[in-house]
Amino acid sequence: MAVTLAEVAAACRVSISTVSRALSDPDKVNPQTRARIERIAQQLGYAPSRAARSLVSGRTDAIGLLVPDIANPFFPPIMKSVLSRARDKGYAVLLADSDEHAADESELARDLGRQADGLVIASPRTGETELAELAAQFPVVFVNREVAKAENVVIDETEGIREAVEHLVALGHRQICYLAGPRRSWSNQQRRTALARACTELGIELTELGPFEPQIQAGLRAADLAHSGGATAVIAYDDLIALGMMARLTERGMQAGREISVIGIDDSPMSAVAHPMLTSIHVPAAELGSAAVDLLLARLRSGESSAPARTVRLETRLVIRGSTGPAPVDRR
Amino acid sequence: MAVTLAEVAAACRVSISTVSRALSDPDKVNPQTRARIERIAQQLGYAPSRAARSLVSGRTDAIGLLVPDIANPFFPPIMKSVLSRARDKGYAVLLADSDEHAADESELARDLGRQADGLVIASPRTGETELAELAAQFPVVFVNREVAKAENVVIDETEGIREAVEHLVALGHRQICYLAGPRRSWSNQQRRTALARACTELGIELTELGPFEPQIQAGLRAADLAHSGGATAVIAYDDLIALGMMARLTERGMQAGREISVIGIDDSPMSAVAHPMLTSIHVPAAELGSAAVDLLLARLRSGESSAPARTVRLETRLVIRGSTGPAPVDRR
DNA sequence: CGACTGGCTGCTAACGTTTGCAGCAATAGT
DNA sequence: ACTATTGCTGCAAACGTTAGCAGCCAGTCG
Repeated sequence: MAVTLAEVAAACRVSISTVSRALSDPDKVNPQTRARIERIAQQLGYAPSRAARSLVSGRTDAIGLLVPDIANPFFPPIMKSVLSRARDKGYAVLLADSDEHAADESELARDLGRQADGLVIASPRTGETELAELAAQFPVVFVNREVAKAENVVIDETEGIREAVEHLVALGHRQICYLAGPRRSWSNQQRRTALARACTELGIELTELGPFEPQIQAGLRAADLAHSGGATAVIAYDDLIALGMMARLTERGMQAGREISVIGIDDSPMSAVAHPMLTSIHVPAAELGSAAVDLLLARLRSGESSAPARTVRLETRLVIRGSTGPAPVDRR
Repeated sequence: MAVTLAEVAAACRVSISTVSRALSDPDKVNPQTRARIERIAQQLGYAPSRAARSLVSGRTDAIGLLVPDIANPFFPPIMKSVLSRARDKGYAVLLADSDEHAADESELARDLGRQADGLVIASPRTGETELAELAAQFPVVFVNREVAKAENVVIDETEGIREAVEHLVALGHRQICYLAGPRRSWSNQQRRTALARACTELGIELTELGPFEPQIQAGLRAADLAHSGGATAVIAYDDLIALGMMARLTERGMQAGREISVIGIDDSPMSAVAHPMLTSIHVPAAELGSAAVDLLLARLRSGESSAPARTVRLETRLVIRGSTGPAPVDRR
């Protein structure tokens, strides 16, 4: 079906090797014949067989991308930048979605790893040792997660969270409620401790509700809990929970930024649909993705080993919109 | 690095072919030796080389998935079902995102097609002839788009749209405004004509605004246009436009379901974040994806040709929530 | 004028599988 | 007791590519 090197060679009346060289190592072949070969290959519609090439080179020119939930709006921007960066570098992308099911992730990753040169893994929930095993087996870059002795691209929330707390303090809030994410989630732990630190430093009280799944539904539940608990300001584990919370508040006749101030984390594009628009801690999603790909490809080029396991740390900042406002006097 | 058939064979003191058969065609080998081989292969951690297998079989056990925009919440549910169905059937998924850039789609698809056994393509904008060429070159199933002589999985909006119009009529609306999607979008055309038909049949007036990009931003713009145009009820090309419109209405102190009734199409999960929740025409996203995979794999099994190019048509229905309400008396 | 160099090309092995064919026991059939 | 048959195993070719090695011709230098 597909046209092979042999057919091109026959049409050009040269050997297979010459055609191969003409197309993949042009300097080694006479300019004239090279031109002829290129022309004929072109008009015969020759395309090298990936499989054959893989077999001899040992590479697949593909990377695997594993995310916990495509439907979580946090991920698509990351995926998009992974896709475009990979494509720029000549790599295809194999996708897998673990459906927030940590138990399957290891197996999914292993399957992916078998068909790709390396992996980009966003896995908030899986255990550190399990991930370390993966990293020992394949070239892996972890996104939004720091695994010891592996390459990571992580978000440093401290600055954004500090700004958020300062912002709330400036608005007169004296107590902040954290709507926690999944207990085993790495970034939940990060955010939690960053928040705790910021709060003690600024001398205000921190409470916590949850854990909540990173889904809108959970946010609805969180809203009622937070309200009945008398909170005046909440910082949610992520935008989904924050958005769900706002939706529920509105439904109950309240408004974020008045009765309760709400801050999300991720600054996903969805924050614009809410009213008022969601104050959120912006994370540079596109950079997350492209940095991960760059790190991975560098690793691949550097011959698999030696490289001293870097961690890239990306800054966050607070984006103030309408969902935060002065602390209400009556409820303080 | 990786362990090969040859190494397993050596360890078992049998020939390579026997190992190969023991693992992929178990009936043809003595149960005892088979057991031994399986055990040893297992403990050596043998995994067949995809590349070598591909080379001889001509298959890659992967399918390509091309979508116009991962960040559009319409697609993730479809992608999820494609992923899980493909995985169930033993196929990996290669992903590409055209960024709503129709011009690149053909090339992206061709690249994908070269590395996969078949393609699932969601391409609203690209020209019919271009897609037909693709379908002639690779096994392709189109999602949410009907291409002649090719396999398609499409949404039949007529029922859902008819229900939507009836719903609005029942609420006293006498005029409906359609917030059009991209002019060249296939589903926009479908929705437009289905709407026109429903409106004439039910004897109410139809106007149109747009075109709008399927993005929240466009919805904000649409809101102001629709409001100043005096519309009492709009049906948007998709949920994103509808949600953007609602956000803008709220911002301007109005509420969907009172001053203006808003209906979206897609019923994406995001409809729950809006207040009031968005009345929308539900499309069975999961079925779209799995049907596409099933169709594609059937096609692959059936030996590439002969099969009489089916089109699977999925029904839609209206899901009524809070964004639709009685027509306001003062503005009718 | 002979040897050497260097540019170009072809032969061949190798990558790891699958698979048709042949060999070879042991069993069954006559 | 001899052939047919069956059940299992091994050999070798093939898939399409890359790359090391050797060969060849022309040109250059001594």
